[in-house]
Amino acid sequence: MTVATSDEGPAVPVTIRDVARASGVHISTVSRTFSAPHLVNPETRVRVLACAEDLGYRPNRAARALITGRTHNIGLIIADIANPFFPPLIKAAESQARHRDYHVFVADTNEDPTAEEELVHALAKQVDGVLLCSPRMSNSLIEQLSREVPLVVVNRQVTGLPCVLMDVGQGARAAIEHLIGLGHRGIALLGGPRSSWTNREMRRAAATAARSGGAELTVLGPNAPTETGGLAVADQVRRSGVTAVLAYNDLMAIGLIEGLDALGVRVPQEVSVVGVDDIALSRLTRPKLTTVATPTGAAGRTAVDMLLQQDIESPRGARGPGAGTALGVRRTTAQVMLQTDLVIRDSTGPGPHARPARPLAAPPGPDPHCPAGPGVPTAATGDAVAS
Amino acid sequence: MTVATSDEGPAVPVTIRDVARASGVHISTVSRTFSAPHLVNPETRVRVLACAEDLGYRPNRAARALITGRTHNIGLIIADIANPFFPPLIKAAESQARHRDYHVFVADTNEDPTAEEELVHALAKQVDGVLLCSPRMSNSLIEQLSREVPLVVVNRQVTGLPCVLMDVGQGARAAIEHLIGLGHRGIALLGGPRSSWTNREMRRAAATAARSGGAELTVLGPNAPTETGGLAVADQVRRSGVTAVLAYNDLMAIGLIEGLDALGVRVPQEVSVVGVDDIALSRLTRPKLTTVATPTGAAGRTAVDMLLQQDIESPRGARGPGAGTALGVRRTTAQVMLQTDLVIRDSTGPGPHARPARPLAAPPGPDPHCPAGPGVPTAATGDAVAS
DNA sequence: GTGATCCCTGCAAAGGTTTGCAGTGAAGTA
DNA sequence: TACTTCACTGCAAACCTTTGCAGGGATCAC
Repeated sequence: MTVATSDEGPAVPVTIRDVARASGVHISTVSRTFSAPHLVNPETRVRVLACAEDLGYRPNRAARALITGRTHNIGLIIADIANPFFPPLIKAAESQARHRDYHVFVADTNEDPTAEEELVHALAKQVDGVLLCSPRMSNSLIEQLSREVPLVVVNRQVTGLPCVLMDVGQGARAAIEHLIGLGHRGIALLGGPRSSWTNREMRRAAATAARSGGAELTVLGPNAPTETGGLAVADQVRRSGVTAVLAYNDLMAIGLIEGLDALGVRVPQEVSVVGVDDIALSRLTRPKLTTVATPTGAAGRTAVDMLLQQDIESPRGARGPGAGTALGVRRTTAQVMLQTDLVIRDSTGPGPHARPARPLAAPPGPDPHCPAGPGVPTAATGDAVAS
Repeated sequence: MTVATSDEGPAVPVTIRDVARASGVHISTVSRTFSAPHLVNPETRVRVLACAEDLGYRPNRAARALITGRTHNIGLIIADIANPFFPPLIKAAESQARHRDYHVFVADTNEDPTAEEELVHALAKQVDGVLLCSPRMSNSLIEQLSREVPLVVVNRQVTGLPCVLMDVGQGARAAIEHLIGLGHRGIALLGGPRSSWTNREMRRAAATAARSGGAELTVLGPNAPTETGGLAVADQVRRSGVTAVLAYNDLMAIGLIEGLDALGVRVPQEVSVVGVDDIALSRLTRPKLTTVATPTGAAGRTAVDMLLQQDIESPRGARGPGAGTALGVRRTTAQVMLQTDLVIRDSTGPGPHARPARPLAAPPGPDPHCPAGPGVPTAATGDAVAS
């Protein structure tokens, strides 16, 4: 009673039943051959495997998901896949997931909070958990959605939820201190999206660092976190009279440099620019970008680990007796903060208050502190941090 | 007999049955309310919808997929998500798919043919079709895999399968003619991955164009299609003595420029460089890159359309009576070729055989403005092609 | 009043897999 | 020999939804 098909067309779906018939065992034995091999006689096992191989059998994940309640998929919601900040994170997450026999479902929201919410809903039933990267929606909405599907949040702090954070506060501080050490006193911060946690953190840290370093911080923004966003504020930056700029991210910094160039303002001779992220591109533009390196790969891996760990504790869809007790208790709510690193390249240079080069600190000018050497507090590694 | 859970934990999965009970109808009516609303009384419908909304019901796609044989997902297999060429394609595909109520499952193969095959297998049962972008595996393997799941191939020609191609042959020709028009006679082609269709097409077209233009073409490669790949051949390019280079893609071109710079070779004064793709980055490097713009967004949209069209013809998993007749016949095998466009920017300049400046002839020097550019065979649009 | 038509709804099977339980036969123990 | 243990396998329910079929009223025409 097999359906007549030529070799040309799409293969007739071969099910566990076909394998069972071919190898002369019950379907449950075939099932066990795949999901609990130790329970089946080695002899039977090889025969079943041979038949399965022969027929080209592959388990139907939808059916499996239906009964186990676990899809072995995870969702990855990204603010903007075209932002080079994300691909390394995605790659790392995918690779980590693959090691655990999970697949990753990537979706892009175009920085749109509504699309984010919609995507979480849509994904909820076909994944075991969702990684929310740089979300733009409100904390309360995130909390609410987390009741629908296990969530791990990246680049956002949400109390009660597992989060992977990058210490951009520390990074911004290091950047500001670096600029102050170079003699800059008027510094601008190019803000990113209003609803970005990173944006708020940077702003706070930069303000503190500027104040304690005796510099004045001008906040410009919010801006789109893209080259265009940076390009658009170039004129504003020039008119503001600042001599140094810390941008929300590398793309914006690069766009700004481009825009300043068009206005005849040279970087770093007239204005110093620092970015954040250390995307590959930042090594390729002229001048090469000084930037705060963020450990994107590590973030992706960590996020997957946290999600899977949480998942294992409480299998979804569990309803049988006893499920109620395990349900809703063991939520991992760990928050991981990853280090950032200031990488000094060519887009920052001495400011108007730079002291002339001198071997040992003899504090001249209006800047009587800074004991030993330039006030660069952070290790300026030559490359991005690894893990 | 409801499981006791606090409001805190993950929500108890609410099924069609719960909605049925709450609204006092049979589950089939609830089902129809969602999948065939016109079949149910408006009054009933609103009541059911209200209950569903109230309980937070969302259809279980796994169960639906099990019976309909359609997951409403499509897979998107990408050679390297970190290559800026792909994100616009992904975005376009996602958006197009979303309009048709499909989700996109993105996976990255790291340019590894084995990973590609594995991913197709893994995806086969949980998507309705797969988009294979710039595959690195063999044609015969692709054909074989296409029997397992509907496939649309992008950037590769496979007879018998629907393909979306970009006319890189035309692009390479235009680039070579542009270089010859500038007075270059020794031109290098930086090859990409050996198994790349694009690579072969470019090579063939470039060779023909060079021959008929009286230039000599040196092929260097294969190389990795990345900045690193370009960086690594810089020395080879210098020693080869050519004055112009056509690179496999923009990343490689940018890496090459970087490498030449490090060797003290100036672009475009000493060597002209042309890339392919017109990634956003190519507008931001110095010098701005002359490149062959490829319509990536259009490719993504077209590919999704072709896949869905093919899908609609033959629902997968169909087994009932009559399925055999419809199965395996109506495979769309259309092949779409999309236009490319040469975009002239600052990385190409006059070669050693350039004619001296003349009022109405070829403009020499880095002077970019010329109304009706002679010597420039292709329309030099200022921006990427739209659609 | 009878029959036909139509709209709406319920019934039940089906889809592919997992898994608790029970059954089988062989080996080991007393 | 009788009993226990053990390894393996079969049985059947369950997961959640869709869908062909049939039933139940109501409406309408004759």
